[in-house]
Amino acid sequence: MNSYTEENYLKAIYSLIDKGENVVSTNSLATKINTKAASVTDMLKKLSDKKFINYQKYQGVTLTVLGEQLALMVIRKHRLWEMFLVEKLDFKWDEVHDVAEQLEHIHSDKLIDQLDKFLNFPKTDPHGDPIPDAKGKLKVKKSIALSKLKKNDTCIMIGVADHSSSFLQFLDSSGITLGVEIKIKKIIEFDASIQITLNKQLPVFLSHKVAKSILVQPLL
Amino acid sequence: MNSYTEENYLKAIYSLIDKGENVVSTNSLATKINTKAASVTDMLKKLSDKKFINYQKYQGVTLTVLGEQLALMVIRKHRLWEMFLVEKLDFKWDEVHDVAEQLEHIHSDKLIDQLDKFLNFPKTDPHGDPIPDAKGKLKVKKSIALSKLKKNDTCIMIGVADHSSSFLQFLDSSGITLGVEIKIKKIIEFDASIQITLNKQLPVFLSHKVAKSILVQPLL
DNA sequence: ATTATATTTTAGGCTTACCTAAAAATAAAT
DNA sequence: ATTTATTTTTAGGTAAGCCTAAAATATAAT
Repeated sequence: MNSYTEENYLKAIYSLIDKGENVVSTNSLATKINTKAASVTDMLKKLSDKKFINYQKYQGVTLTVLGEQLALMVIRKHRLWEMFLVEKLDFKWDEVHDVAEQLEHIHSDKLIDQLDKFLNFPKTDPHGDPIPDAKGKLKVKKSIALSKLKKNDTCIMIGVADHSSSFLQFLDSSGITLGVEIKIKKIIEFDASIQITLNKQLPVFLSHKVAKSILVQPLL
Repeated sequence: MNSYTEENYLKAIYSLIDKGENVVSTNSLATKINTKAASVTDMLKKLSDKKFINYQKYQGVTLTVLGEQLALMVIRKHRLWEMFLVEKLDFKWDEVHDVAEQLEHIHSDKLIDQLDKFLNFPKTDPHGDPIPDAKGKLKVKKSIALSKLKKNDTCIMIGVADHSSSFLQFLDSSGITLGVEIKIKKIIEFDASIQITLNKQLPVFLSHKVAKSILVQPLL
């Protein structure tokens, strides 16, 4: 059995690779996990012994097939629990993270498969992130940042690139939720801020910083 | 915050006191928790420092009000999760224990209160054991062992004194579930085994050992 | 190419929760 | 009342996962 801590390292490595690093450095892991580089090195040796990562001194790490599979199972659990919290226990999307961080480490195949079924096999979590299936297969919907669109483009909001509660709360208060149709009405060249409408109605102004963290699927 | 391990010690002490010990000995705790007496002594010092237990060397322990409160919260979580597993995820009553042992240590007040609400504030868990409320108040239904009844007595099955899967599975296969009406048809003096009917119909034979572990509420 | 800077690893320590073996205290038996 | 047996505690050690400080390696800058 793998410890709570090992699972968190695997998940962190997965996430850093997912965010674009082709090899994960000791330091970026240390930052991500909130520990010191020396502690990371200790753990990397252990994970390497267990064949969860490819690791050579000073060269950074990648996940082995086995390690990736484990990471995906933790992510599956995390996202299913988030879905449970929002759908069944009335949590808001900015409140689920900390609890899901704990729940993702509960060990029981039956538990997670039944939970999946109970939730009706959701494809994504409350933030629009895809949920790996029982075999660890993950269907990534392709999306682009809202900030990349041109004037008069329309799109559907399908996810976020920033999961902080403050950002999520801001989106809530602006009426920007998964599934709304967004149309770009105006782009201010000066600061790249934009003016949009939600569902062909409500006009909203967004800074470039915000627009970069809203993921959408263009229409047509 | 209290560790997983501390919570398990408190729960174990509570349970041993509940089962009749007015003071819990180091050895009985060691047996219960599956560790060695020396390890227990270590932990007792820590729990005592934290004011969770009353402890004097060689004199055994009891819970302080604070310690009992914490124990009750863990028990509340355990039993609510068991209820969730059975009611929502189709677990059987003999399958829930191990998973609930993990889930009971998730820290989140909102989580547990919402879960309670989601389950409609259940009074008992799937084995008939009472669930402490949000304040830690516990309503104990008084019950007696089926083995104490006389011929022709009738009663309602409301709990078990043995939580092992093998016993629970046996009850299942015999049709003995929470809420069935049991009538004592015959008591065999020789070995104290009994013959009963379930819901005025199905006749069943039970050994004394089994009858001792079935908790009931006499009718009239 | 060498020096300076940044990153990573090693070395040695700490805490939690466990262990065994030996000592101390309590309880039981004569 | 002593001796014997049992229980409990102390003493000293281990593994996991963290730490700081120093050494080794890699990267960047002249």
